[in-house]
Amino acid sequence: MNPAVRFNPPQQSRSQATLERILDAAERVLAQKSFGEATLAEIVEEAGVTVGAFYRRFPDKDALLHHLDDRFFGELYLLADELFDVQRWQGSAVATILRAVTERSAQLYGLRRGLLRSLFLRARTDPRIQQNACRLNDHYLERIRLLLLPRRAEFSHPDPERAISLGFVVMTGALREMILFGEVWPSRAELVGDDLPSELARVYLAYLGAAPGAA
Amino acid sequence: MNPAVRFNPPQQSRSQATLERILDAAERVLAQKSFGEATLAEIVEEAGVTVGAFYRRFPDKDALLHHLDDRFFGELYLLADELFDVQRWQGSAVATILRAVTERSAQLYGLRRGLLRSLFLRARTDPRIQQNACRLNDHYLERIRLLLLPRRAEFSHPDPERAISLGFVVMTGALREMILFGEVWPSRAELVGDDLPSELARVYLAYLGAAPGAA
DNA sequence: TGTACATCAGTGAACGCGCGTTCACTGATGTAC
DNA sequence: TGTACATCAGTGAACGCGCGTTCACTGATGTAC
Repeated sequence: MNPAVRFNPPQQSRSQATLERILDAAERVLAQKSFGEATLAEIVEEAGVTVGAFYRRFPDKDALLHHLDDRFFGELYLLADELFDVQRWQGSAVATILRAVTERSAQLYGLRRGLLRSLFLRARTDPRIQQNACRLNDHYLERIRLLLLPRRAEFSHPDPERAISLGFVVMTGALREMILFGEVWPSRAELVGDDLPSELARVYLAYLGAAPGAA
Repeated sequence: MNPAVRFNPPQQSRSQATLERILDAAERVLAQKSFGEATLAEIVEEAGVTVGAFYRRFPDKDALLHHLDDRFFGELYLLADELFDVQRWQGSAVATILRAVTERSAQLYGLRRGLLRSLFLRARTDPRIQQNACRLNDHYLERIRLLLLPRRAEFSHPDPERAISLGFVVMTGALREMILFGEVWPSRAELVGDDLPSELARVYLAYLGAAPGAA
């Protein structure tokens, strides 16, 4: 079955517009609370429509999150292609690459915090979201391996391939910990600081055992 | 108000026993699902008692998790004192210390996976659990700073204090990512491997810019 | 270019299910004499 | 060491609230002639 069942808006000006209003409203609500906490009534009110309008587009509540999931993950695949493009980084130092990766990731996590939180929390329960996430992570791991493995000579870690993968997981975990779920860390502001990306790049680089690059 | 309101079991042999059966049953159920997903009926059946017995001990469902929270966090404070004891590590290399820290943490995360997951997920919503977690993290950060800061001369990171703190957060994030919520990572087994703790110690050490120590 | 008709979009009150919580009751354990 | 009484432990059917979902209806948009 497809993302959101039923998706041919003929009287576009109306139905397409309300659909987008619902999606935007949902993302706005998810900035404040998780998908489980958010009620349909709430989302629908934020969108300025009624429940009936919602059920004309989606078979049930879950389908809404799945729709946001598909849409967002689509963007993330594109980001991967852009970020790990072998051509783009021809001749660049590993430090430069990783700096760009952490920078962009941190930015993304900050901008889409609510949605990411909700998707992450639901991934434990919802097999479909989990599978999507798993595939996406696989894609990222493959791409970053493809990009960094040819430079393995620069790394002093005994198992460069594993270090590349594990380092990526560590970086991702740190971003989640600090940006998505940072409420549990005291004096978070100082911890994160304004140079979190460069520190995370430093972690990654140091773990690989590569030259730190310019400050 | 206190952890679980009402807590004087006079006919101990009975009430104390059922209390423990409820707590154990809860932890067992939480190994499979989150606290929100788990129903009271389920927990109570697993414990072999009825709802009424539950409400004789606890004012509401949340109080159960708070009770588990307090009990568990008590253990974690003790662990911190043991793990970061300045006396214990007198004359030890930083590599040795961090190795012990990651080893013990990974072990703990594995053993209490269900409870940790549930507490972590609830911390976003429940102010009390969040505050407990925040204080605990603060305690850990203080203790590890106390232990490592005197050895700052061994670190090449320009800001050793921040590196100690951030490194700890990164390590914790990695553990959550891989042990608590690892379902989203493909071929998790290979990623984690049987030497995750030593790899995490390597990450931490490398970030601090300290000598890697013996393999 | 109106008019009749079919189809889609959206409304909102009502339904119903799941699950936390209550409460009148029975049974067990301890205490007084 | 029984007996009477008070208190605590535990039962489980019934309640009720929140929230996702339905459905009979109105209104809007497009199509045929």
